[in-house]
Amino acid sequence: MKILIVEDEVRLAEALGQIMEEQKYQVDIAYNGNDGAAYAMMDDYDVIVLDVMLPGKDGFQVVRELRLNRIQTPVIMLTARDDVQDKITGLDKGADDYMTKPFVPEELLARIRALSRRQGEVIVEEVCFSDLALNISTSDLTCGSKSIHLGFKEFEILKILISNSKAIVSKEQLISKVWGSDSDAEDNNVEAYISFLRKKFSFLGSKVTIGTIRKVGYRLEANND
Amino acid sequence: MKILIVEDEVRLAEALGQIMEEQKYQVDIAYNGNDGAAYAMMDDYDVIVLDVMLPGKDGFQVVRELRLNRIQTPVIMLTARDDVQDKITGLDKGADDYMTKPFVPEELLARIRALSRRQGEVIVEEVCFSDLALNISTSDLTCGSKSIHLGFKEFEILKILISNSKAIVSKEQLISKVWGSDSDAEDNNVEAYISFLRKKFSFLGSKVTIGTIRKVGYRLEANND
DNA sequence: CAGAAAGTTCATGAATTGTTCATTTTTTAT
DNA sequence: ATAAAAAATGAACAATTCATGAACTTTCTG
Repeated sequence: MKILIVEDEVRLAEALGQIMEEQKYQVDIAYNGNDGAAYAMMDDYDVIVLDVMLPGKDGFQVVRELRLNRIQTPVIMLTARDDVQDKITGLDKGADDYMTKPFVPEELLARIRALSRRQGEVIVEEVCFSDLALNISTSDLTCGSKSIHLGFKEFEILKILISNSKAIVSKEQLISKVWGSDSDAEDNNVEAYISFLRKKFSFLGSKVTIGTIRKVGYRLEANND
Repeated sequence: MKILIVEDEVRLAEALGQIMEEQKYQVDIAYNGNDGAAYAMMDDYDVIVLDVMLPGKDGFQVVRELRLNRIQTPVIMLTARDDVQDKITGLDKGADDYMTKPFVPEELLARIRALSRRQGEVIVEEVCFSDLALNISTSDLTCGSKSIHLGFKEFEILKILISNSKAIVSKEQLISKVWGSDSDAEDNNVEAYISFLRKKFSFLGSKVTIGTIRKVGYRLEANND
């Protein structure tokens, strides 16, 4: 997920950039309209966050230029003016969404998600533990350059282990969360999947292991050699 | 999302239950501390809402009991007393959040959401005596830099000895709590485990010993040399 | 419908934990 | 001091708990 921020207020631009990087988005920043347009044409972004009032070309001009060059990247316009006319102008010229400043970053993130979803693109959201990254949308588990797909049960179990990585998760908990609280799955089912996961960890060459605490449960461990 | 409400005021309990069911939460209600603890141990809840003043065990006792039994479900304590000391006590004993009555239901819902989001943060619950620390979740016993794992029976026995460290614990008590009140285990079983524990204490280099009071029972002792 | 992927079950073996018993040690009463 | 009772302990044995490969079933997908 690659995002371009075009915003001349350096503070705001960098703050937004940081917030997005925390969401594992890849971020570029341009500080004026000309650079913004140039970046947008050179690279293929998933979303562009575009201020209206900019030195050089203003936001409207930038959008117009992009659309004229058949660049259909979704654009979210930012403006300080709480002006309906602006909004209409922006949308007419090809912007996809619109936010008035000031705003809470979460709202911007939500709109970015919404826009990129509309594109049919999937946001790559990952859950990590040590050298492992579990892709929430594809269920792929990655370690370094290797990657392997996890089945649904494997995925659910690993997700639970990661999100409780400091605690010990009992087989009962896993059964009730993965198979359903009224399931009659047996402990051996969990054991089988733990075994599958271990095999995949070692295939990936990860330093993560699944520790067994007898009569209690399992826990992820990062082994530093 | 499964929630347990432990509250003796029937009106309040049922009102809360209804509000939560409107949020599509699955709700169980217990009207006293003993039932509350029992429910919490039988089922796997996402959050427990626990009144402090309860018939039977009070809220603090319930939390403590849960934590000693490796149940780490987040707990929100309710109290009528707007007393800072209560709050400190509650949080010390393993509660995760705290509300003073009266409150608006929305706030409780917000806190429930916050707590259930805050997964993975885990109370590393330890029970200590002198230079020994017994990790409740892993059953590991630590003294200084050394650590050793305890089997289930060893763990249970030591836990009881530590939490009754001022009293003398009889073999009968240990048998009924560790083996079950209707068990036919013999005194020698207890003796065997006491022996194992002593061996482990000395392996760890602890200054704690298990004192024998002939015909009465055992007691932990911290020997200062 | 065929083939693949995911999920389940079973059987076996390994590792840990639990139990028992015989023997030794310690304590207490005489 | 000695015998009897109680407790401690080592070692053999039993039971439980896990790990895992393999066979089998179900579910998906084209």
